[in-house]
Order: sequence, then C-alpha cells, then structure tokens
Amino acid sequence: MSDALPAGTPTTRPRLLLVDGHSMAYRAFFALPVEKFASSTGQPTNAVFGFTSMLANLLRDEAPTHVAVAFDLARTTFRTERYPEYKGTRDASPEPFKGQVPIIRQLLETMHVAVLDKPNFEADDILATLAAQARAQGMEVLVCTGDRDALQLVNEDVTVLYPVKGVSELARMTPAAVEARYGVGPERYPDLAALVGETSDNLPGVPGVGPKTAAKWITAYGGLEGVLASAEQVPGKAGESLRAHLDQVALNRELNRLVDDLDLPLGPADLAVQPWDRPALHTLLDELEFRTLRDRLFAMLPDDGADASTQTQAAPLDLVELAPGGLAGWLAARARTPLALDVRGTGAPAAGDAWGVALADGDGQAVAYDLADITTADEQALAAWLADADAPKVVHASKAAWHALAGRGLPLAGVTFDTELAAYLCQPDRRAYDLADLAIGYLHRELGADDASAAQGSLDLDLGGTDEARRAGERAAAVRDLSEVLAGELADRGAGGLLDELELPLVDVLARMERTGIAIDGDYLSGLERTFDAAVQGAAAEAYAVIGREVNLGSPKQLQEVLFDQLGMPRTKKIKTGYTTDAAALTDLFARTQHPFLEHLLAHRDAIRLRQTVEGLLRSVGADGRIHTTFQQTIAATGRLSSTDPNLQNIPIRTEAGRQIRRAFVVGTRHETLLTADYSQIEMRIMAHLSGDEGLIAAFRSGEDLHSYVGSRVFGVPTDEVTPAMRSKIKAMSYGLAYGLSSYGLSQQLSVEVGEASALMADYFERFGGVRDYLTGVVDVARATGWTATILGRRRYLPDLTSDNRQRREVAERMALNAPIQGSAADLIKVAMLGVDRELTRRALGSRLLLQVHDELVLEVAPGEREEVEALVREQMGAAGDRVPGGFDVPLDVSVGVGGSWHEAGH
DNA sequence: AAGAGAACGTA
DNA sequence: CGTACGTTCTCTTC
Repeated sequence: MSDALPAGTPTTRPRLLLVDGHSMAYRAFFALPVEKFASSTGQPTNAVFGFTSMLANLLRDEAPTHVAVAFDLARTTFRTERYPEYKGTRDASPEPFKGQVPIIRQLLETMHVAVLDKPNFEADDILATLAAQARAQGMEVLVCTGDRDALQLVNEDVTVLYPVKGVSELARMTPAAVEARYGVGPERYPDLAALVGETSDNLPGVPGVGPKTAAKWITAYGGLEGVLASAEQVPGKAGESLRAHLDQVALNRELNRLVDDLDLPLGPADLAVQPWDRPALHTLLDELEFRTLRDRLFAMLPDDGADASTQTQAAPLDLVELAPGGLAGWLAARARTPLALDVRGTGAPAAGDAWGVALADGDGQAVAYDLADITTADEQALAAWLADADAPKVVHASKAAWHALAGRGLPLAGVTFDTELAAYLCQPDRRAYDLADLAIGYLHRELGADDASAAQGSLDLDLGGTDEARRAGERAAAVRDLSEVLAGELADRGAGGLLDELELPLVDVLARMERTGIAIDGDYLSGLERTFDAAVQGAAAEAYAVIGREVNLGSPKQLQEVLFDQLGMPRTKKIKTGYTTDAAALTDLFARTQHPFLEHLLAHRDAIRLRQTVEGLLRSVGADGRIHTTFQQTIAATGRLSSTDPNLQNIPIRTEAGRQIRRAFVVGTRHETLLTADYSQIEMRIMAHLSGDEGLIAAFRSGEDLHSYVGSRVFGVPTDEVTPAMRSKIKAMSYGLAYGLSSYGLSQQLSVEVGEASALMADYFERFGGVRDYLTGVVDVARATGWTATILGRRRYLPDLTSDNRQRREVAERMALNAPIQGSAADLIKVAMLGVDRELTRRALGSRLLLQVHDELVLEVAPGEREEVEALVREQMGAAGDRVPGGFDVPLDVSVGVGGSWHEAGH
C-alpha cells in the first residue's frame, strides 16, 4: 500500500521485533527470585513477570511496528532426530517454571502479539524464517533471544538483542558487535561455534580450541569449509585435535544452522502491532496480581484517556441504605425510568437461586439487598417491581438472572436492555462478555476483581457486608451506564431492532424452555447404557485378540504405534501429532487392508461414543426426570443458538444405534405427545432468496424435489430421469456452496476426480448464474464494508478479508460466504420461535416449546391440542419470512412429525 | 491442574 | 482444500 501514499508523506521503515519466547522466559525465571513472585493462589509468576517486563521495555524502547514471539513446542526436533544427544544435558525444567509459559502465551494473546510455533523446529528456526522474509520485504529486524545460534542472522538489517544480565540488559549485536566480540563476522559465527562447541546444546567442540583459535583459523582458511578442507595443514596440538574431531565439527555445523525457509501460517506483514484486548489484559493482570506492571504497560500507551492510569471515574456511587420497608417508595419515585438490576446467585435452569440484588438508577443512586435478610415489605415491593412488565429494567445476562430469581419464586419481566446481548450484537466474534471486561472496554472503568456474573451466574457472593453491597451497586451502575453506550453502538450498526424485537424477547422464551426441560425415560436410557457398554467390551476384546495385546484404544498415540509400527499399515494423513486415526482414515485403511483390527476398532469407537453420550445424558437428568439444557445466545458468531450442559443439539440421528438414543426423549406425563417441526432446506431457500437466482427460486416455487429439479437442469435430463447418484452429487454440491466448498473438496467428498468436480460446478453455475454472482458479490461487499449481514441486519465483522496472509484471507472468505446464510436461517427460526410462543400464550394453550436445533423446533403438546398446535407451528414458521424487510422470495416449507418420543416424532 | 489436540456428534 | 458449535478423552506440561 506504500505506493498509495501521497508524495511527500514521511515513511518510516517497518521494524519487526522477534522474540524467542522460551529462551527469554527461561532467562527471566532464573533472573528473578521465584519465592518473591507468586500470586496469592501460589502460582509462581517470576518468569511471566520478567518476560512481560522485558517485552514492555522492548515495545517502549524499540517502538516496533511489527512483533511476533516464537516458542519451542517440545524437546524433540529434527535436530534431536539427527543427533539424540542434542541438548541432552539439559535438566528438566524446574517445577515452578512449568505453567508460566502458557500464561505468557495468554498474555501475548491479549496483547494481540502473534505467537508462532512449529512441531519439530525450534523457535530460532521460526525467527530465522521471519527475519529472512522481513528483510526481503525491506523491514528492519530485531531478534531477541538468549540463544547464540541466532547471531548467524545478524546483518545490516537484522540485529540480535542478546541478554547479558537478567532480561533487562540486552546487548545490541550488530555485525560490528559480533565481529568485536568473537573476532569473526556473523556469517562465520556458526563456523566458530561448530569448532568451539556449545555446552548448552551438548555439542562438544574441538578440545583445546577456544574462540580465539577458532577465529584465527576461520579467518586464515576462509571459513569452516576451508578449515576442514585444510585440516591436514593446521599446525600444532590444536591441529591434531581438530583432525580427531572432524565429524563432530561437521555435525555441529549442521545442527547449528538455522532453518530460514519454514512454511509458516503468518508472514511479516501479518505481524503488525495491534491494539491490545484491554479487558482481557486487565483480567489477566488482575489474576496475576501484577499491579505495578499493569501501570507500566498501560502507561506506555498513547494518552487517549482510555487506559488504566487515566480511566474515567464513575460518578461517585450513592449507595443508599433505605429504612426497612423503604424500597416501595424508592421504586415509586423512579417508576417508568429504567433501573439497572444486578443479581447475585446461580443461574442454572430449574436449579437457580438468588441471594442478593442491587438496583441502580440513572442519577448515581443504588440500593442493595441480601435476600436472606430482606423484610417482607421490601421483598414484596421488589417482587412486584421485578414482575412488572411495565417497569423497565436493564440487566447483564438477563437469562441467568431470570433463572436465579425464578429459584426464589421471583418472576422477572420488563427487561428492556441486556448489556450482554447488546455487546454480542456489536461484537459477535467475542468469546465472552463478562461485565467487568465490558466495563473496562466501553466505560474505562474497573469493577471489583471478583468479576461479574458469568453466563451461568455462578458467583457466590453474599451481600452480608457493606463491601459486597457496594460492589453489587457498582455493578448495577456499570450496567446502567453500559446500556447507554451500547445503545449508541447498536444504533450505529442498525441493530437496535435486532435487540428489541428479536434477541431480547427471545430471552424469556428460552428461559422458559430451559426451565421446562424435556422428559427422559431413565430406565430405557440406563438399558441403552448397558447395551452400549457390552458392545464396547466386546469390540475391545476382539481388537485386543487380533493384535495380541491390550492398548488404550482411545489413545491416538498408542493406536498409531499399533497401526503403523506393529501392523505396518500405510500412513494416513499427517496431523500435528503424527498420523490421523480418525474414522475416515480407518475406514479407508480397512478398505485397503481388510485388517480385522480396524473393524473392531471402528466398532469400539462407535460404541464408546454412544455410551459416552448416554452417560452424559443420564448425569444431566434432573430431580424432575427432565433434562434442562442451557441455550447460549451469545456464543455463535453467526447468530445461531448453541446448547450446553448438556448439548441437546448434537444428539445422534444418522445411525440406527444413534437414533435409539432419541427414543429416550419422551413426552412428559401431563402431555399428550411430542411434536417436531423443521424447515426443509432452509439454507438453500435462503441462498435462493439472497441470490435472487430465478432458477433456484423457480425450483422452490415449483414444489418439486429440490435436488432432482436442480439435477435435471445441471445434467440436462428430465426431472424423473435424475438418478439417485446424480441427485446426491447435486445435494452435496448445493450444500457445499454455502460453505465455500472448493472443487477439490467436492471431489474428495464425492470420491471423483477433481476435474469431474469442477466440471460439475461449472455446469451448476452455468444454469444457476445468480448463485455464482451472489457468492462472489457477497465476499466483495464484505471486504469493502468489513462485515456481512443477514436478512435481519445481523452483522459479522471479518477484518481478515483484507489480510495479506492467503490462508487467513481464504478462511475469512468462507466465513463471509456462510455467515449470511447460516445467520439468516438463525434469524428466521428465532422469529418463528417468538411467533409460536406468542400464539401458544395468546391462546392460553398448555403446549410448549422445549428445544431448538437450528432448523427444528421440538414441542410438548398438551392433551387435545395436537391439531391446533400443528397448524399454529406451521403457520408461524412459514410466516417468519414476512418479517424480512422487502419480503422473503421463497416459500418456507415446514415438515411436522408427532410421536411419544423424539425419535418417533422425527421424520 | 489445566490446556491442547484429537475425535466426533449435530445443523 | 467446507461453515457453525460442545463434549470427552488422552497426553503433556522446553
């Protein structure tokens, strides 16, 4: 982009800082007294502290524009393969050092510093590779490492920063400095090291030859090659010694040569210094109890008023202690104004409990109550306010609060803003939305280190003391203030409607679904467990018999030994830890070798998986005989829900044995039947709508079988002559397109030549050109705007679309293809859920929603309501498209099934 | 004890 | 070299 700069703009040369993480962390560990550095939990932190301190100094003093840290992965590398004794004298790392490296990596992650590692190679090889690439791109490079081998990298563009004392004093090793220190230039340094040896690497040198002699020889004979070639002529005792150790010297040189042409996921251009994830960094530094270092770090930032040292102060909180019975009056004085609500308790569905609440108004006043101590009058006032749908409330993670309060018999209604949901709509790719993190990120305000209610509201903090009451009040005040900032952020994104009309109303629906749960036939499920367990035992025994010994069949490592060493099978696809033993690979191996071990192994895998699923479900059955999952509303970046504790969105269905598990999900005793309703081909319908492709839209309007219709157009035959093989190819391709499938990927899936796959895709696009135009267009638009959008305007931000790194860019492109489709489907079913729930309530029916599985709803139907509920569900799911601005161009077909179990209700 | 990686279930 | 998830197990932690 530099050629796009206007003439005369001063350009500074990019400067890349590369750090050998292990080397510097290890130095730091020995430089600082471990007994002086430990958090209150006993976690030693001296290496973390020293490393971070060093990094902070480097960032401040060297002002790099790009930065990366490389780590060794394991002791074994290609060097130890070549020479097992390499680094063999190194002691095991001290106990207190272990565990500090992951913390350092975590810290680097929050600072958005790229971290690299590569199996079989050392960090220095990564640094060498990046240094070479950066130099070729005209960058200046600083390499910070305690490994002298890196001195070979030094040149006019590359300087090594070598620690001389602790980690705070670094020697600048320029070409001149290397020459001055060792008597040879950097390019000859590894020659010298090969002769002298390197104790720390367990590479013996030529006895009697030190750096002085080595430098003299190297200069005299023109490098190590010259020395070796002329070994016969080297005079004296030292010469004799050299001749006796030629092999070792050659080996030393081979081993100390750094690899500078590794394949790395990131190139220098990807390493630009990024703004820190301040909330996460604060959290981490809190955990580590690094107070002064935090100040040092944040003091380095440009003074934009947003860091810890210059945080904006909250208006002082006026925590009011009302007289007993005073709450009703306090609330009445604030009727119809939004109050923030903080609930302390546990938010597990059907097992929640609340023990403290705090309310904050917009003027800096707050009240807090311990629910164990509250007077009856105040509790009644609180209960009435909580349940009043017309009393507006602002909450963080309102579904967890809903469950916690429900556990106390306190219904919650009238939530008009949820800061967690709002933050999710603004930043859907975030992993977590802790209140404390959001307060720092959006308000530049630190809440107590004891953190806010997580999604599950698992904080057990009682309000017995004034400190706790004050903290609760401060959280409520933060929620209140956050809601205003986030409301503005939402408006900027055009997402206010998504919150008000979709996500927020859905909270109540989901909360009731979770609290209701789904009934389980426990006896049947226990029987299944025994069946699957027997299958596990049987398969294991047969597998052991075949190979003549017992191994852990669940250990990929041990399986690799058996398959590739003991049984000598052909290697499978390479993975980080060797060769894959996944089901696809094993099936392929079985097809080739017919080895019975593979058959038993695969059977064992299946059985153990089924047993595991069943056991997990059994553990989750509540006292009421029902399973209460939690639907996560802020996890999936596309807008889907996810399900945890347990996950009920991945209950098996594809195999017969798996389907047995669905028989365990049954209708509850007071209800008549389960009903499932799912959208057919929802994603393809969205593709048709979004692309506006006339052929595809016509396909859906025709009411014919989609894949046969498309197949007839692609293959140029009448619909009724589309063979099952043709149809399944079309089906695979159609769905693949929504994921960014390549012709290679398609060929793999269909087991056909790449040429055939790409011809198939070409024919498809020939007939359905609108789809092709849409797919290319959606990526282009996203690249230009920085985001994708669903039919209801839900955005996903994809900054990597403009990455220089091809792999990252292509990943982002596939996300851009898929996010509008998957996300629009999520929008539609959420609209449908609201419609279904609204109608069930309006008509005062006893039937209720239980589960959502992305394109499917599961309901429990009350006696006598089956027909009405089926019609209502069809109507509401079918009408979800009406909510789309401009209308939805394709009919939404719904198929419905009914039965006593989820299996029977399926179709 | 905690995290990473592998494997695998769903849409 | 196809997106989005959650769970469980093993192995490792220079």
